[in-house]
Amino acid sequence: MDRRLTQRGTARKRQLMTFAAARFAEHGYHPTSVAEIVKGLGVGKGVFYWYFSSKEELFLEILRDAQHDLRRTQKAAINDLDDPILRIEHGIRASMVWSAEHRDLANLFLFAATEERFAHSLRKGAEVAVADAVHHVKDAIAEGKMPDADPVMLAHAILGVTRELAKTFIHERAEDSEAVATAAVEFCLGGLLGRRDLRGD
Amino acid sequence: MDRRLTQRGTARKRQLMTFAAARFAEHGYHPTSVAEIVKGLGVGKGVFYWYFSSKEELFLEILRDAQHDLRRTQKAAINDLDDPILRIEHGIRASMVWSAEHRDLANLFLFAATEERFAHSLRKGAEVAVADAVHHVKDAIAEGKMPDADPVMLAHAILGVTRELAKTFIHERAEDSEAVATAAVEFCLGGLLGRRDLRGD
Amino acid sequence: MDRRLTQRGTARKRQLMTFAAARFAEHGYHPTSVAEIVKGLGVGKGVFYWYFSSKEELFLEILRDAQHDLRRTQKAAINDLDDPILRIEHGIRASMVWSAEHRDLANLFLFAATEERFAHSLRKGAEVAVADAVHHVKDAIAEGKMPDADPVMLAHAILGVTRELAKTFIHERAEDSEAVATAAVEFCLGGLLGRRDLRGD
Amino acid sequence: MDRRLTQRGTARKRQLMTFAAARFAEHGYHPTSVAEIVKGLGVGKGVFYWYFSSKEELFLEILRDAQHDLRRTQKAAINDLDDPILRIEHGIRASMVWSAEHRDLANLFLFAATEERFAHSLRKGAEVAVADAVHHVKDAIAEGKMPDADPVMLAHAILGVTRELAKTFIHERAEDSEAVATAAVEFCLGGLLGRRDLRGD
DNA sequence: GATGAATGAGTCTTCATTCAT
DNA sequence: CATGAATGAAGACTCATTCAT
Repeated sequence: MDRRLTQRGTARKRQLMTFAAARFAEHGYHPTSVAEIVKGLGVGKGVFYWYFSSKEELFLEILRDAQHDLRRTQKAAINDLDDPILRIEHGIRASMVWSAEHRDLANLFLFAATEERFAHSLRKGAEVAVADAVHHVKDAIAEGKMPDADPVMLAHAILGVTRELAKTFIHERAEDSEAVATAAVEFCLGGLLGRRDLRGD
Repeated sequence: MDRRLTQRGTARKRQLMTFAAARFAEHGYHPTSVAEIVKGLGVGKGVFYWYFSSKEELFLEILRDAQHDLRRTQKAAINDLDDPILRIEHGIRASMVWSAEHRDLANLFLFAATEERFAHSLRKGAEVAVADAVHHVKDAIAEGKMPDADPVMLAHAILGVTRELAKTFIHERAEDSEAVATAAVEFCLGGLLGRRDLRGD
Repeated sequence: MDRRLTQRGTARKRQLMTFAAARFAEHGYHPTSVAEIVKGLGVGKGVFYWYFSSKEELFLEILRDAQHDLRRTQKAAINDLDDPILRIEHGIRASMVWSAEHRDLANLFLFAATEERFAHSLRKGAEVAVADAVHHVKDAIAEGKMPDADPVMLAHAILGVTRELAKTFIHERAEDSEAVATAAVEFCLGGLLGRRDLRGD
Repeated sequence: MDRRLTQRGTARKRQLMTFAAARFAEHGYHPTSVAEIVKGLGVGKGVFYWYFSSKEELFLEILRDAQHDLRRTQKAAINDLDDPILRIEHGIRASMVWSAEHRDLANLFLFAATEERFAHSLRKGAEVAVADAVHHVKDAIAEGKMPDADPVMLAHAILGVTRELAKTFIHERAEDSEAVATAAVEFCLGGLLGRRDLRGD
């Protein structure tokens, strides 16, 4: 299924992926039939199988694409920042903004985690993102800007905060993503830098 | 489908729910057929429809049960603690331990979030748990033990950290749940209490 | 797909096999759809898959059954005959009669030979029948009733004559199977016993 | 679909027929798709439908061609032989050699017999070949070289022996076609000339 | 209470064929 | 002549659900 596509073909394929992603996010992967997808686009069923060898493959491709895109966004946001803590902050903010702009895809990540055949692909992508965060954390620790702790655990904690806040406040309640991002950053930096005893002073 | 069940009936029903939950968690809700469930238990299809009006109902019932159980566990862990921060800490630890002991159910929560008909039920349960955490946070703020911030946001941040660490380190990597819980508590308290500038000294 | 069947179940299964065999013989294996089969029997599609795991499996089962039946018939015909030549003659006659009574099945043998996945099963069955004939031929040669020649080749020659005459004169032209059998026997015995030069006298 | 073809066109068409015949013989007519054929030749689908109006037509054309070729070969082998028995012998040998060189096509004959729409064309071709053999047999009988018997029946018996031995020993077991042909001739002449009682002498 | 045969709408997928480019 | 995207009817198979026994 590695077809060399014409310009029109590429557009068609993207169209299918976008539409399908929206449906999958809305009704779920299984409840969305291939028939529904092609009908929604007003094309014949054959079109689908011209571009994808199966429904599963389509989903996997959407997943891969989304992960690449998210990562690209994060990279661009961090780019040339020297301070590891600043890199973490900008990474969180970038994730949040991306999540706000792609609620469909964020939702698919959720589902992908629930079936092994998709979880595999998901984990591979997540590992890259985590490795990135781990890198920043290690730098910060090395530079004495952060108390010593398991960087992998910290990286996942950041991920957890970011995802949960994005899901609840951005996707479900449509709050301002900047504000949510700021809250996430605040919380995470607190978690990373260690607690300050309020009463102890 | 509100049958008065004999003792044997109740056991049967629980057996069905446990087995189904395991399958749902392992292969996913949709890929698991009713036939597979009853065959796995060595009973006829009639049994299934004697206790549940549909597959969907079964899932919903598992979900409700799991949420009740988790909540009961958390309540018991917090019980008679006076310090709100201590209550939060024990709540996190209790969640982690529960999650370690019920990875199946934790997995189902994930899936339930991806289809609206289940997400509804899920949210209702989550709201209760969040309301609880919000309550503790508010207390802590009121008692001057925590800087002022949006308690709902903080509660969700805690939830995010707990879930992500449980999923990654307990379910996927089978690490010691006590240690993971401690890391989660550390991170969350840091996030709640506010950042301490290491270099600012 | 190894179900223990009730009496009714066994009848159903046989009904499906008989009907399918007729359709396969009439229109061919591929052009006959499962839908056509179940519709012809006035049952739902599920019934088919309750008894057979696939269309291919059904065909294979029909094939196996037919081969067993043919073989049983041949065995019964030969039974307690001492003379190997007589055994061959009766074997040919039995095949011919069976073929006349089961033109459907005879036709399926033809098709089965054209696709590897079926040909395998077919060859296994044919080998048994051939082995039988080879045995008789060897006996005849040993007893000096037949000139020495490759018994396997002779056995196949007999098979070829029998099949071709059955197909052409019994199936296509509906001639009397006794008469055709006699012609086959005459030809084969001639072939086996060696030529008699008419002019050589 | 009666196009006047350029030289290149004729070559293309032959290429399609040869390749398709090989695939049909290997995997069967139905399991072989038009897409597979054109892809195997590295051409577009348009090419196929430029030369053939349908897949069925292609098969029919392959069939007709094969029958003509076989017949031409037989004719050439018999050519100017006076003795009808010799003509039969050479006919058998020619069939065997042709069969060895065209196992693909021989296989297609088998399949063609299993579906009515192809069987028709097949029978027409077979009738010609049989008529030929019948002619020789009648001659032999008339010349007193062969005992009187139904010539049509005898012709088919010869056909059966030839096909079966070719299929089993040449196609499946790749034995020497000359040797197999000799065995076929021996058996058939025996069958034609009548049995010689070994013990009776 | 329990069984398992039966239903049939619905799923994914294939493929012969057409046609704009 | 040739390409390859597009069509859509049709196919094999699944599965939640029902019901006679």
